[in-house]
Amino acid sequence: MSPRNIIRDQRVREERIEQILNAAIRVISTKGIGAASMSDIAKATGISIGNMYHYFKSKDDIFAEVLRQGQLNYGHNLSLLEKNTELDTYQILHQFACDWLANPINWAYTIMLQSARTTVSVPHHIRQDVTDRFTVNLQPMARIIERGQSQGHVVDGDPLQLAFYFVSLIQGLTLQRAPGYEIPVSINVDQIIRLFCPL
Amino acid sequence: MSPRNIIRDQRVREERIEQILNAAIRVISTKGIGAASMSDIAKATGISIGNMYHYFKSKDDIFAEVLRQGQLNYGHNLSLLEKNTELDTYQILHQFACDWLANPINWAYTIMLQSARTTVSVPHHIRQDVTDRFTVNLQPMARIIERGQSQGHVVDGDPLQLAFYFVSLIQGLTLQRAPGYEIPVSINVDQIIRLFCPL
Amino acid sequence: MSPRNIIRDQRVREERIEQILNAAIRVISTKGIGAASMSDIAKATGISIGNMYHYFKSKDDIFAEVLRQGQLNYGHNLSLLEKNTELDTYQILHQFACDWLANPINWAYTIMLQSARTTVSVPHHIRQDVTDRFTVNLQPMARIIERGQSQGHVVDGDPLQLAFYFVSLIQGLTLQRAPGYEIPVSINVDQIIRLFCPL
Amino acid sequence: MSPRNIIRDQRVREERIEQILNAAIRVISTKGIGAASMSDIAKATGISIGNMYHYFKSKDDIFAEVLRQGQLNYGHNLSLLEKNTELDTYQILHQFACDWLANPINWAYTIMLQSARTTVSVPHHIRQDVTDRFTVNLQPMARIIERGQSQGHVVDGDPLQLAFYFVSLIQGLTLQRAPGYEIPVSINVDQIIRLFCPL
DNA sequence: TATGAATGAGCTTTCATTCAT
DNA sequence: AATGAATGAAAGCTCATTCAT
Repeated sequence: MSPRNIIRDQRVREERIEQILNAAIRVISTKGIGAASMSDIAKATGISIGNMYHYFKSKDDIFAEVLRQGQLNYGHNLSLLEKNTELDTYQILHQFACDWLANPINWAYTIMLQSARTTVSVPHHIRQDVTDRFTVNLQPMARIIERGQSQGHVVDGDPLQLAFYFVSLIQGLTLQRAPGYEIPVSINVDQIIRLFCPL
Repeated sequence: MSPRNIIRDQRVREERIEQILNAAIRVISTKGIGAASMSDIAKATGISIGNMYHYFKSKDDIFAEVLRQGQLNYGHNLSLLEKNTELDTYQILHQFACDWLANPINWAYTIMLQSARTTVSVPHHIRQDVTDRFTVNLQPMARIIERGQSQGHVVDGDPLQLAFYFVSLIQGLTLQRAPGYEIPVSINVDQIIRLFCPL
Repeated sequence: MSPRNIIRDQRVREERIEQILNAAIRVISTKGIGAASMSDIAKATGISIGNMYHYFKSKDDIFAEVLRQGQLNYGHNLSLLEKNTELDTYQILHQFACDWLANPINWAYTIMLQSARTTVSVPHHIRQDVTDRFTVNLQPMARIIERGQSQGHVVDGDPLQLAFYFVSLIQGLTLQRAPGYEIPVSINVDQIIRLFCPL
Repeated sequence: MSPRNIIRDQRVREERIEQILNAAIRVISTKGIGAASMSDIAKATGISIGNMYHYFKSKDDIFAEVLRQGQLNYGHNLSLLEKNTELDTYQILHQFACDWLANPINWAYTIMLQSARTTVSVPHHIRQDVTDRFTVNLQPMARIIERGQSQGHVVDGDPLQLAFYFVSLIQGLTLQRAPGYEIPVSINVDQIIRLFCPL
């Protein structure tokens, strides 16, 4: 087999994997993590159940990868925001919150993340990895807040703790947005950011 | 005609029901709502699976009752705090947050509540009831905040929205406290309340 | 204990047994023999499940007794008809068919009888007893038919066989009358009897 | 892309379905419709319980299909007999009765049909479909009888009603033939047909 | 690689029967 | 006699995973 074919096969394989992961998060976001079956994901991907096992060795494996990519992506986006020197801290936090709350897929990620961390039947290594990446992802937010404090835009206090509170608040609000069962209280992002960045 | 003590039987029955509900919340808090089986709850209660159905007509029934009692209890405690005129708003919010974060059972309740609202396989009426009670339970918190605003202790803004943010923040933090997988960032309740009650 | 009390107890016991048997046939006729549970029958009788076992040693025992009494009753009524010398054979058969088809309880008995005879899980002795009593109950009908033949009212042929056909026809028609699922063909009893008693 | 022979797969699948349906009617005919479990049918088919659900989505689904095929087959055979111009009405009815009573599988079908129509726990749509097909299947028999009447072979009366009586008689007799519990009265088909086609 | 049939363990639920009171 | 809690075996069904093709 020519090297070109090997490379092509590798690319096809990676595309398949991405298709599966996209299907998985889509299914999870509509059926919940507990009710999302291999059959559902296979159907959503458009391939057979058996074929799924050529790309992932188990259902847990798929979930772990969905979470990994979701968290890596989250961290990446946050780093980009951190490096954007055109925005002040208020604007960064505002955009972060708006982006997060606007995208329905984040609802699914947040639920998965909480489920994974709090469910005993999820394997230890997955839970640990998720926790570790969450902790790592707090760092850029802490740096953003620290910068804001040095500019007098953000309230005093340990930046890491404030980052933890801020992210927990956004996550808490995200979880409230269950489709079809909305809490009848609107969310005012400006007001939320003002808690951390008072005028 | 019956040689049974009806009063005693009734009491025993109520105790059993409470044993089951306690076992259920214990199991759910360790295995997650999706993986908590009747078998698990029966074993935790110390009775047979079949006998569970003398007290609850289905698994959903148990879950609904656990949630109902948890939310009613929460609302009751919050109302007590609201009526306590010896405490100012800062103190009320501080005690509320401390109480909530200190009691490990609240972790389980918070997980159940989120699971119930976001899991499609949970029956509609349960999800609706949980959502409704959550909304109702926001009211005393909104009144506490409104009182704080009138005394100049709390930041400006719609009291109901602020209550929603505050409760979501506390819930978000609660969910982070997964036993064995703690985020290595300590929580400073005073600092959290200060976001809403700045000096 | 005085003899009077023993007799009274005995009478109470027999009434209870009859209450249970009546409840049983009522439940069976509405839920079907397969779905009729001890709990259903107990509730219909107005006593507790446990108490049922003071009067019958098993569910099969109840069913067997329902069948036994139903068949004995059937045989008794048939004998009365047989002895009624005021009616000719046509009139006897007509009244028999009308009586049988008019009383909804016979529908339940017929279904039970067929279920009992054709269901493997019904104990052997019950099935045998039902079959034996059915066979015995053919005799008075055969005698009625034989008498009719000697008077020239009934078609020729072995009286027992004709009795068998006649009863099977009535039973077959009875089974068709499933409440809510009637066959839209009316039954003309005169026409049926005329098959056996041509003008 | 698939290394499977789709044509062959489809054929194998259809064979499996037929195997299951055959096993089902076999089990039902020995245990009764109420006691026939998926486990029994699976064992009789020689496959696992879980695998049954690749071919039928529920137990009811299997029963419905068994009944449907049985009734369609019955109607088809009856239509063939109706179109056979070489036989007169007596001969047609005679052959119909002989065929039906000779084939033991008809005993099973008749039991299933009656059970389905008279058992409350059987879903409504199945009961309705069975009733409807039974009614439809009365039509060819009514036409056969009507033709016989116009030739003076059959007794007077509404042909549909007579068809109903005739079929009920044959069904009633069929149900009597419980293997191992036979009523000790022989059946003379000629004599039965003579009730409807007197000399 | 791709398929979907096949399996087996697990789930929730029902129910006849027993038992302590 | 009377109660209903308790049990355990069975039911129908689901699903992650394996396997032959």
